[in-house]
Amino acid sequence: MGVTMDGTKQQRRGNTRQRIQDVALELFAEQGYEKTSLREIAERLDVTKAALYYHFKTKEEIIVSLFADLTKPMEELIDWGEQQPHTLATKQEIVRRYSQALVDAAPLFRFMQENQATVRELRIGDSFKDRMRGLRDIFVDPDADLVDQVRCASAIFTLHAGMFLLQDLEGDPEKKRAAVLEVAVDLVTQAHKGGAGT
Amino acid sequence: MGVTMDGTKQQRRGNTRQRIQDVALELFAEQGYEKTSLREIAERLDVTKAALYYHFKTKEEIIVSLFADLTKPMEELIDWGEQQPHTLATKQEIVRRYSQALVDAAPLFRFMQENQATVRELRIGDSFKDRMRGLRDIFVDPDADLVDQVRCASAIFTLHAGMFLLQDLEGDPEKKRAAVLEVAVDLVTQAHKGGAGT
Amino acid sequence: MGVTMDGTKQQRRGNTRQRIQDVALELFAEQGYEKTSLREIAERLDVTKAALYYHFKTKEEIIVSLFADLTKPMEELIDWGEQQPHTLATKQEIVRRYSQALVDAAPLFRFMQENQATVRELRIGDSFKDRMRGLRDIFVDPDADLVDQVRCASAIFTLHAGMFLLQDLEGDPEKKRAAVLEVAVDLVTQAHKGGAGT
Amino acid sequence: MGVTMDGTKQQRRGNTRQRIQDVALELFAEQGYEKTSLREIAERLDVTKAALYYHFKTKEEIIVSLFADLTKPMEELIDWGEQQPHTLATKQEIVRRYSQALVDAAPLFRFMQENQATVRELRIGDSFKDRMRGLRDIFVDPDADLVDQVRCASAIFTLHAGMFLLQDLEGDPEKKRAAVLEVAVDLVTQAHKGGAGT
DNA sequence: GATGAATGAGATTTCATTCAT
DNA sequence: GATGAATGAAATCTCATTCAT
Repeated sequence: MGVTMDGTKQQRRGNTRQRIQDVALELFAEQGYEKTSLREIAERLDVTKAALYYHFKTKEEIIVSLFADLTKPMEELIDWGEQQPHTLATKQEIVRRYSQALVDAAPLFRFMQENQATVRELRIGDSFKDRMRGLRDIFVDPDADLVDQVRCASAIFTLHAGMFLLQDLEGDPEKKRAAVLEVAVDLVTQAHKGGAGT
Repeated sequence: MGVTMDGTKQQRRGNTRQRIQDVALELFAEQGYEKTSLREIAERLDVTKAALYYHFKTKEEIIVSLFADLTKPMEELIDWGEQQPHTLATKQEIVRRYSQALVDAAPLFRFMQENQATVRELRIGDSFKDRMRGLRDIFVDPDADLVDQVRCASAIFTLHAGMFLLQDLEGDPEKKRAAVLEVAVDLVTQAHKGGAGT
Repeated sequence: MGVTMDGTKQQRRGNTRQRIQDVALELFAEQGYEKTSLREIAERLDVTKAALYYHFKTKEEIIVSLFADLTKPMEELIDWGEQQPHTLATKQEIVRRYSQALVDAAPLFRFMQENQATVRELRIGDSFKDRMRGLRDIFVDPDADLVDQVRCASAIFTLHAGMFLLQDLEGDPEKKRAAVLEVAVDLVTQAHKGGAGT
Repeated sequence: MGVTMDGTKQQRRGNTRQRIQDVALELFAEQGYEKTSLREIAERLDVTKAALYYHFKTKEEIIVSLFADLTKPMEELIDWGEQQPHTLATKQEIVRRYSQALVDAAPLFRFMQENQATVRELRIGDSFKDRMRGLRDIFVDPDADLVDQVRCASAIFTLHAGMFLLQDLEGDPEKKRAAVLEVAVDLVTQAHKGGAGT
């Protein structure tokens, strides 16, 4: 369609790229990457498939671009964290900020969480692993007790999982987020108290 | 002609059915369900695609059968748990046994963890949700502090995530499993001590 | 369609592969390889595109298989020639036999002649080059006069070109072939007489 | 705005048109016409596809224009030849001059030689055939012996083929060209001596 | 218990072309 | 003289599935 007859869809000019990203992420998160066809994305946007290829060279490039755009704040946070001393205070601060960054990029992370097999095959898999390794190196002290190492790893994981861990649970989302954050901070703090957990 | 009529003794002879399941699970876990084609499975087994259709009516039936077969122990555990009083001791026992059941069915859970988007679309999604809900209802006391609720949920989650959470970490797998178990038991125990967590 | 209603097209069973090759070669020769789509081939055979892919893994495999099948006699001739002494008599004999082999595989060679750019990109390009090099090494004596070397190369070339060189010329095809053969034999013979040609 | 109205001075300024032709011919010769996309041409020139359409109405027009520009000397040669008496001397002279014209337009002819299937479908096919017919009518005497007719045709063909016939052969290109020319002149001369070749 | 042959639907991708700016 | 955005058509290829044997 898209015939200029009524002027209803002319105001989107120059933002097609953005709109593709938005719709794509929505569908990828909902149905998975493989199950989402470019036809579907194009139809929702009322453009042709070829239009998608004008903006992105391949299907993979769409998800890669989403990843790059949405994880920039985290990348910056990790870069920052690497330059700070790895004290408990730093870690707590990172947990807090990371929690917020996760919320901001929630749909992307929901997608990644739920499509790990796919992510692994795509190029973003490696970028993500690098990022996670950076985070782990800040949090996990390799000389610490193994249980405490797990605590720290679990803290990060709880944050990641938190978003959708609580979907079934009733209650105010903001409160749930706060609860998740508290558990994560707790885990990090306990780990720092020195393995007294056992 | 050895056609199964009652379902009790598939393994009897002509173990092709079993071999299909094995290879399928391996590939599904590795590459994802959508990315794994029946052609690939057939080729690995050195049979034709049509042979798969002799044993399973559809592709989905393969994964459904795997799920049914491999989660039976958990189903039984949850059934058992539902009939026990929901005391701390019961929960700790379930955590321990569940941890073992997870290890036994690790590849399936790795698959499910990494292909949630796919799982959701398939029939096993619902069966799994039912199972998880059963588990949650045993663990999570809806009247407890929200933070403690998160602790309990996080305990189960830590178990599930544990398997691959620690893949990067060096160390004896048995010890790592023990560490994961300890963190999970800890979380459940803390939750029971009454929200004073920190 | 192919619906079994009348029984008119059931007698082709087991020869689909051959029929694909036949139609493909016809169309490749007529329109070129790139311009011939699998849709076109399938439609002519009244099967689906997917049926082609049952018999050949890729479009390229169709042409590769044609090449392999149709040039086998030549390959054998060259193998034979390599084991003979490279005398004038041998060369004349090869020219004669090669001429016949070319006639037998005429459509393929017409295709190759007219689609060299394509052939170069495909795997058959190299096989063909190897074959031609074998032939040249039999015919062309590297120590001979350059003009005589060209004569020998031109002999082979005249054979190859002969088929369609004379399409415009009127006259009995058999006679034309004989004339081409004579010119080729002539060139080879002159070359052997020792460059006195001019 | 410098738009060509008469066609005489394309090279004047804003030489994009020329550059398009150059790159296009290079790619057409290398990969074939069908395999060469306008995107590829545009990318090499660092302009957009749309820019090509400013200079040429269609893809075909690019090759048509190349043909027209590069074969003009031959056209003139043939026109000249038609007005001369068809003596041996004339023919030898034409062979010599034609040989030079071929060298000047080598890439185009390499392209045409190697993409005959494509050329046949395009408009240039007919123009070329007309030109070749003109040449043949000068060279081939329809009343002569068939073998001599083939000799004359083969002479022209040897010239055409010569360019790439000798690519594999080592040696000074200039010498190779001379050798090709000698064989061609030879063939024409023999034909005129009256079938004595046999 | 399995194969050989085929299908229908649909996927990703590419291309020549257009047109307003 | 050229670009940015888009399109319609088509291409190659893959997949789950069917069915007669």
